[in-house]
Amino acid sequence: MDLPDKSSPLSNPKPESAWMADLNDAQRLAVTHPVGPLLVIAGAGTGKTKTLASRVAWLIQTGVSPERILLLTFTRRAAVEMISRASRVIGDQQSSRVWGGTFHAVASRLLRSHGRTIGLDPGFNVIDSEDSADLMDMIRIELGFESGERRFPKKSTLAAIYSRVVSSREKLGDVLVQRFPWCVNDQDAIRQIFEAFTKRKRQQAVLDYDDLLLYWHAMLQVPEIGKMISKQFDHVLVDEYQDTNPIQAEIVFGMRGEKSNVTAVGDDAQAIYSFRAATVENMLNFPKQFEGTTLVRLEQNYRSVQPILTASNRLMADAPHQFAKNLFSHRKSNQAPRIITIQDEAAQSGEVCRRILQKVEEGVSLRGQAVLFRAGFHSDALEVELQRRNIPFVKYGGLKFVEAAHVKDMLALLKIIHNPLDEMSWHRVLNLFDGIGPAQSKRIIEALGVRASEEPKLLDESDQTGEARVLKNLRDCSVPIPAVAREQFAQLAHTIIQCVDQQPMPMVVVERVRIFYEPIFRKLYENPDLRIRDIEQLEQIARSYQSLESYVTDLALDPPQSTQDYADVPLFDDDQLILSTIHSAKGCEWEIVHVLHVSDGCIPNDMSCGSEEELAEERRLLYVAMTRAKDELNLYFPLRSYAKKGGRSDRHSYCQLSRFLPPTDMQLYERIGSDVLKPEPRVPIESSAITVNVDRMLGELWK
DNA sequence: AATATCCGTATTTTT
DNA sequence: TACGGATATT
Repeated sequence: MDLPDKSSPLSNPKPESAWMADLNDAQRLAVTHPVGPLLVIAGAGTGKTKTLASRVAWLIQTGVSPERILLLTFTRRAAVEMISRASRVIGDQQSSRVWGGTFHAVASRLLRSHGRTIGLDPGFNVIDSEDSADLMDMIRIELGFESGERRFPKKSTLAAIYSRVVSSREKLGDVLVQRFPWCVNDQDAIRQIFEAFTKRKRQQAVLDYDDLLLYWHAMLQVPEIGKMISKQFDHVLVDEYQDTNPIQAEIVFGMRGEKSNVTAVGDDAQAIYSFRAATVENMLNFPKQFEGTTLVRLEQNYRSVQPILTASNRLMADAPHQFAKNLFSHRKSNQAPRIITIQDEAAQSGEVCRRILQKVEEGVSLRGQAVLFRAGFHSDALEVELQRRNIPFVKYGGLKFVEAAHVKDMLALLKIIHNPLDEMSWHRVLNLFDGIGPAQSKRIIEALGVRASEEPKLLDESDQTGEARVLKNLRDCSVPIPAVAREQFAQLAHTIIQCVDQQPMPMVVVERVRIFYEPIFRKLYENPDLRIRDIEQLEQIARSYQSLESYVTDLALDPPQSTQDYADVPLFDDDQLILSTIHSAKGCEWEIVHVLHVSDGCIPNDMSCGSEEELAEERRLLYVAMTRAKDELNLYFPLRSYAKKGGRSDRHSYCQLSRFLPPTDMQLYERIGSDVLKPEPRVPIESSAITVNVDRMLGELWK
């Protein structure tokens, strides 16, 4: 599929190895760029992964040692893929020594080894956004900012503001004015909460996602430390640069080293993470920020057939385009992308299944097809239909494995063993016991000494007191526990102490924790037998880890993307259809792509029509979805959609085709199905057999 | 005074 | 489904 471009003369360095003949001129320029900053504008499907992987291989072949290469990617999957691809190119395993991973994963690695230099306990726990918001809320209550009559921002809002401030590097005041105008009056309170919040996290040795970047950034700001860390690397490569936020850009800048050997790769047309404060400005400013930047454009698309590309280009033509691109493909096809109109969501599910099975008949595997959608729940109806028809599938994005309550319980238990100062984990765990609610748990946490020290913990070697204090209190059972929970609590204390003292392998720790947790779990949840599988999976995952620290960190930073990522039983049928949110589909490609709910309200999403900026991003989202397709693209448009799930019975609304597909563009598509709305079939009430039966049953009751 | 329980409601995207 | 809010129960 990746045809070498033979059309242009060799103006580049000559291929030094056979594998380099596989690259086109632009790709080769990027791969063999010798020294200094490099910005690669890589349109969709132009071989971005191949180029980055080849560059890693080329660097290693020209003598750069792998462990001095830092490869920052958007997901762990992307890092793994690029590194293994580089290995294949050079034919040995050297590249596995490359430092690859997400910004957050690399941050945690660097902070574990250098964090002490800025007073951070290297044994910190990483907490997820939910725990972070809960902690924020607790502090809000402690400080007495009640959400009672004086309407105060909710915890999720507070967390969002904090995250925005950290990631965008803007002042609190500016963020409030621009993004949260209804909270402007509470600025002073918010500042107090943030200060306490930061301090508390430091005391407990916990870092949230934003802190990982914040502390990495902070280390780089200290000249000696920054120098020491950046000197560790000769080359920094960053993937998906359009989706980095200002703090990440500053981190990259701080890591650049003496020669500014920074390679950034991205596509401004695929920027879809502005809700996380990502900004294309990073890409636009790159040449200004890094003096002497070489710019390379990859414009030949190897993925999609021309009709799909034409439609996608058309979609973006109306959007303000900062980096001009002209994507073209040599792959011909007579099939235009389809817009398939159906009556409602049920019809959509049926139609998607029918078309998928038809393609399977023609020899396309299920794995070669994907169904994409804007929001996780958009596939609910389809999932039911797939199950009914016995079509196996995996779903990416949406609700994740680690977000399930019982998995979070297990993780909280494990995190206490790793870091007994983690207050939020204690809260979660203590609330599991009978007779212990928020108030009791707060008292117990205080009695345990989880947060006795008032001054921030500035560590040096001798400072083990916090952790030792808690463990001692656990050993002595010197904590007042309500009688109903006493026995169970003793059991918990025993499990924790045993694991801390003996430091067994993660697998053993998880097993012991499960043995403790299982009876609680069985009492707490409705269908334990179904949920127990998730807990078995946790044990399974632990098998491949050497330390509890890396296990809990990885689960926080790279949670399994789908429930089946770590499936222990090899699936009987390993050919599975892919369901994915558009966000999670980034960087992927399939022979055939089905996009659900291409209607106004879904794409663009109703919640994102507030500003031109947001709308532009929704447009790019559709662009990303469409450009995932290699051979065939089907866009589904249900005429009728139910207003609210679980809302009053059959309330529904009539949809319009997405505004991004205007009538003027329709010649680029094949339209299937009628736009005419059929009247809903009505069951005449009088003649309904059910009604008659109900009346008779009721009649029986009165007798 | 604290915990347990029930009900209505509102659900984007993710490290 | 999961949360907040209100009420019932210990």
